Amino acid sequence: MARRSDHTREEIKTMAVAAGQELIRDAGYAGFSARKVATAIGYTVGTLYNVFENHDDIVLHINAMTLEDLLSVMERRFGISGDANTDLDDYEALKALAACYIDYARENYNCWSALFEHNLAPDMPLPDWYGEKIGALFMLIEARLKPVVGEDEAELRQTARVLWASIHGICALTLTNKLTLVGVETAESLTAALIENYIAGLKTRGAEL
Amino acid sequence: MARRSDHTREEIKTMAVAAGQELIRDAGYAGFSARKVATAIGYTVGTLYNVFENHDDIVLHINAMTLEDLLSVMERRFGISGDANTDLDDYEALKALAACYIDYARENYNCWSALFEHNLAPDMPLPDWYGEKIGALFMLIEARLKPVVGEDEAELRQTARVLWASIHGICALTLTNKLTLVGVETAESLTAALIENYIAGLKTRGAEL
DNA sequence: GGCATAATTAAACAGCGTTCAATAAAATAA
DNA sequence: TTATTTTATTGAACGCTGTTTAATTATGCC
Repeated sequence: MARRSDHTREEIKTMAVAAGQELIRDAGYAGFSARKVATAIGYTVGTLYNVFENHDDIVLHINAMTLEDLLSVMERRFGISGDANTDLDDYEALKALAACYIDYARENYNCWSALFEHNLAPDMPLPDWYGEKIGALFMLIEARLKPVVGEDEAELRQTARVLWASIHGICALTLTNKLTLVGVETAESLTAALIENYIAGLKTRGAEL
Repeated sequence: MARRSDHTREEIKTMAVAAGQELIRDAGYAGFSARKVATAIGYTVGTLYNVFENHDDIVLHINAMTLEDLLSVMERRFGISGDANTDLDDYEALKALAACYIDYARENYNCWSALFEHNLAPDMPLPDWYGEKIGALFMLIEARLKPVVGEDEAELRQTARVLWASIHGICALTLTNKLTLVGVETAESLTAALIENYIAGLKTRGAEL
């Protein structure tokens, strides 16, 4: 058996999350189990329950890692020093942002899908450290929206959330075949239409005030 | 035991779906199991597998029933003879439509949530009869969008899908606490903002062409 | 009545999340 | 160094899951 000091609690956590993410990547959220994770890292399931609270806790940490990965991919392209900062107008930048998300969801379908297939009981709020990972993603959008919306904090917040949730909705329903698309419709073309009209509306209504 | 001719196959199917929906309503998708359904209708799990293909098949039929219920609720308010047809302008009608969906999701959280917690394997397409239930929902939106978009079939299709998916995205992320909302932000206020800007954009851009 | 057909069941299988007593190893005290 | 306390790890158990299958039971037909 694994000896007591082979790994610290933190090391086991890290190993488990990495193995769990690989498992989900290969077999989907449905193919994931604590026992498989334990076997993959050379421990038994009891050790996992010594280190994690329960099944939800494990999945939450795996999903958080996926969120971090998504964030790092998007930051590379759209962060402060990203290469999409200079030459794109507002529309194109936001469309590229949406396309980047859709791309990630497609390329990492199982991990991305686990983000939403797993839900805590309705009365159990998401832990704060998890919410912060989500918040970090919104900052990217808000930065991109500032030229359009202006500096108003509350409006920026709201606009980013509306836009992002909408993009996600299109992505989610498209990839799970729940939009009954036909012909040339794709997640990208739909988000492009969303952004064009939504931003046009923002500018028009902003000008009216 | 239940005798052979107590119920036809079709009756058992109906009973199972009803019992399954009740189960999901009370205990959530995670609390659902074929054995519990079988017990609830006075049969054993083997009989269920005689009548349904597998677990996915059962859930799909339960979810289809939820879609039908959602459709009937929305048709009562927004269908051809619904009472929201006369006195509302385009914006208000669409906002009410979104609010109706959000309401349904909140009031029937477990059933609504099961619609998206359950996913077939990525290579298994949704059966046609299921897609048709979704399509019926879109017709409602398209009818509401016609005054704004015009008669162009393709544009109507696309606009309805963009708008609906966006509303769903806002609803889904809000109800699962993944939007990190603060203060006065609600699913309703966000969808209202979406619709106002999106429709304003549609009108502006429509006028420009 | 007897026979074929099909519905229903009980039991089995491997796997699941979760718990817990027993054990082994490390840390500490003597 | 040895004895004792602490704790990491295990294996086995519990009741549950989806799914399959052989045996049983009820029906329709001749």
